[in-house]
Amino acid sequence: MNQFVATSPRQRRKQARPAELLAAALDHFVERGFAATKLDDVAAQAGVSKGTLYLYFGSKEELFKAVIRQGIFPVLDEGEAMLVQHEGDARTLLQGMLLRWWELVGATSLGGISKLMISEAGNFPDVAQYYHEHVIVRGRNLLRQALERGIAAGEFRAVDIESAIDVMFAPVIMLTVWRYSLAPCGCGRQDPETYLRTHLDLLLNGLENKK
Amino acid sequence: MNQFVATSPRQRRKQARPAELLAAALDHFVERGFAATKLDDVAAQAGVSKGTLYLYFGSKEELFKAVIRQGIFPVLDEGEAMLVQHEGDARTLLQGMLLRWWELVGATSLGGISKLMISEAGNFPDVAQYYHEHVIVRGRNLLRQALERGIAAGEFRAVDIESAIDVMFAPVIMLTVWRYSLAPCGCGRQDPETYLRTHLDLLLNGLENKK
DNA sequence: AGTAAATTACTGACCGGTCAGTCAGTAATT
DNA sequence: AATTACTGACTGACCGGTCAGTAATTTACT
Repeated sequence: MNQFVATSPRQRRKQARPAELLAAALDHFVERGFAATKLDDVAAQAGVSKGTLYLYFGSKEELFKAVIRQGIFPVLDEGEAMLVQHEGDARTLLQGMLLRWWELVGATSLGGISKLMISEAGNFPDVAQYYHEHVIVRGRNLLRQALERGIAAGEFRAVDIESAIDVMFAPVIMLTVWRYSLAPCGCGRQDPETYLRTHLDLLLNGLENKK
Repeated sequence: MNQFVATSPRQRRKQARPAELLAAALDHFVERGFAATKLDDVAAQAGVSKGTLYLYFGSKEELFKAVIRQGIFPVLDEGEAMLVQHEGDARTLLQGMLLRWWELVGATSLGGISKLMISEAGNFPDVAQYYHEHVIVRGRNLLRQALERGIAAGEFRAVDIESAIDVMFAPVIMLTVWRYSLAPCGCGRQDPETYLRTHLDLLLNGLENKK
């Protein structure tokens, strides 16, 4: 009946393959970039041969797009749910959103996708376009609403909203990107918690509407 | 007499080659990344054949390192000179340093080097190490001194200095990185001036030691 | 001055390794 | 016997790197 219940080991594997391949692909893409990633390696890490990979994804580029898509969508869904159900001051909302993003994306291997897009956007204009429309625009909407709520309530100063969105998200993105670029080469820095605390401290003080 | 005075077209070309090749290489590396850049294309853009490129640079990786080195050093020299000769409040100094960096690096093709390092650090640990030691450490020193000056004078609050350095530089880096990743794909944003103004406004308000 | 030899700057055809993508074949399951 | 899931050897394109050769220029010599 249920197409998702496996009736044999073979079927069970088949169901698991795409997710396993995507996970392996994310690892390699994030670590080495698109061009330097070998599909033989990705397949091997997922426990299959390269031929099998091509049963599930039509090309390297298709695989790349699938990684981007499936990685980031669930996070935005949760973010939007969070915004709706929040009650209380905008200050707490903003802080909660940034911290939650760090938990869900920045601190996990999903954070690698940010670095991946920055690195490869030039080589994949259509993926970049897609990412912009479905990820960045949606993400910025979340922050915009939090900001507007604070300004409307007189809690925040009337800063330029569009640029403020980018300005306040930049440090979080940079922290994430750092983990996947220079940090692994022994160029480490102090812990993310201190960094985030300082960022929020500066940001909320900077936004505060002084009496 | 002067070894740099060309006495024939042929010699004149030879003197100009390395710089021309480096400029072409910067363009391609920044646009496409290291792996996707073809030396045939770089050579062609510089008006020579690939063989000639190999007369001046031993390998693709050597070329890459040379691009990084020669691009970024002069900027730091100027930054340090600026710090020494500044008089007045830390607020103005900090603002001046960030704006000057934007003028010299962010807004020029040198900005591409930031994106390049983020993208390729994982594939070139030794270049990343080199960049960290000679560029990032030096750059952070500039900002640290400006911050410390402000805190010592009671102008700024006593934030955590090391993380504040990164936090306040992140938006400028992100603005630069943006230009070389998603922006060219029609995913543009409002003008850099507004962005920088908002950043400085939020930052200096956030740092301000309130009475 | 004229010219032959030596040097310099550069070319582009070529080689060899790598890797995305293919497909005939195998083994498990129905 | 038929179908499904998978394999891995193979191909062909691509590109970093090489090098024998060419053309421009300088030097050396008469």
